[in-house]
Amino acid sequence: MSCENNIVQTLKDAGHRATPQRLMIFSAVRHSRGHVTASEVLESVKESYPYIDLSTVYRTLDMYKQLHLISGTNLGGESYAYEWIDQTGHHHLVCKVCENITELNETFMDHLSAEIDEKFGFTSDIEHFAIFGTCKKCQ
Amino acid sequence: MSCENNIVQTLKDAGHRATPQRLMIFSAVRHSRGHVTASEVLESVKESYPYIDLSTVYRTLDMYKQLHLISGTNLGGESYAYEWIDQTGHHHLVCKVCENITELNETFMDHLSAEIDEKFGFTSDIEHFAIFGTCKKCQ
DNA sequence: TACTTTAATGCAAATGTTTGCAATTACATA
DNA sequence: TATGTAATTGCAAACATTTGCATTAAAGTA
Repeated sequence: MSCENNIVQTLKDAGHRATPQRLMIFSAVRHSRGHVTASEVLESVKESYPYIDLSTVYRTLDMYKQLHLISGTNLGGESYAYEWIDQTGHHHLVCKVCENITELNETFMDHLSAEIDEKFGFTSDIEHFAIFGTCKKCQ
Repeated sequence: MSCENNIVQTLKDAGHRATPQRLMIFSAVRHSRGHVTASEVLESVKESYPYIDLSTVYRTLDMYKQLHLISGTNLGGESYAYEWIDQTGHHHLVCKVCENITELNETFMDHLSAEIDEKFGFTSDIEHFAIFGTCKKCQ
C-alpha cells in the first residue's frame, strides 16, 4: 500500500536503512487507532515476525519520533504511548478524574508558539501535548 | 525551619501522615537548586537516613505531585526530574541542539488555559511544561 | 551479481520504575 | 499515657526501558 513506499523513501532520505522490522513497526503504529504502547507494537509485529525484539521496537519508535513521523506522549503516569502523526497535529486534554481524553486542534498552540518565538527567538516544536486537568463533567 | 512545619500541616490537611521519610524527601527536593531525579533524592536522604528505600521515594514524590507541591517533568528523554513548585509556576524551553534550558513565566500559558476553559469547560492544570525546540543560537 | 562497508538487529545484562505484602509506625481515641 | 486501627514502610519481585556487543544484513560500488 502507498504508505509503505513513503516510509521507505523517508527513511532513505534521512540516511537510514529500510529494514523489514522498521516497516512492520511503522505499519503497526500507522494502522492502529489512536495510541499504542511499545509492547502493544511488539505483540502486533510478532504476529507476522516472531523474532522481533523489544529493544528494536524502542529504538525504532525513538527514531520515528526524531523524524516526527510519530509522537510519544505520557498519557497519565503509567503508560507512555506512541501515535502516528497525521497531517494535522493535535494535542490532548486528559481528565484526571474520569481519565477521558479530548482532542485539541493544533491551532490552539499557535498563539503560544508565536509568542515564544517573538520573545525568545526560540522555535518550538510542539507536536503533541498532553494537558492534564478536570473536564466539564467532573468539575 | 519554617517550611518543615508547613509540610506537616499540608500533609495532615490532605489526610496523609507526616512520616520522617516524607519530611526528609520533601526537604531534599525543597532545598536543591532546580531539578532532581528520584535517585538523587534517594542519595540525598540516605546521608541522614540510610534505610530509606527507592520505592518510598517514588511513592512520596508521586504523592507530592498530586498535591501540587512538586512538579515532574520529562526533560529530554532520559531523565524524569522533580522540582519544588514555588509560588510562581513556570515552564521550560528545552533546546534539542545545545540542551540549554530557558525558564518561561507562567503567564505565557494563561491565554491557552483560558481558551481551553472557554471552549471545552476543561480546567487545565498546567503547572510545569517542557517545550522542546531550537533556541536562537542554534537555529 | 559478488564484494565491502557500516548500520541495524537480537540477545543478555544493566538500569529505572512499579507493585504486593508482611511488619512497622503515626496518630485518633479513650 | 496506653491502645487499636489503618496508613506507610522496606523488602523482594515484577515490569518497563536502555545499553553494550557480537552477528547479520542493507545497499552502494565494481
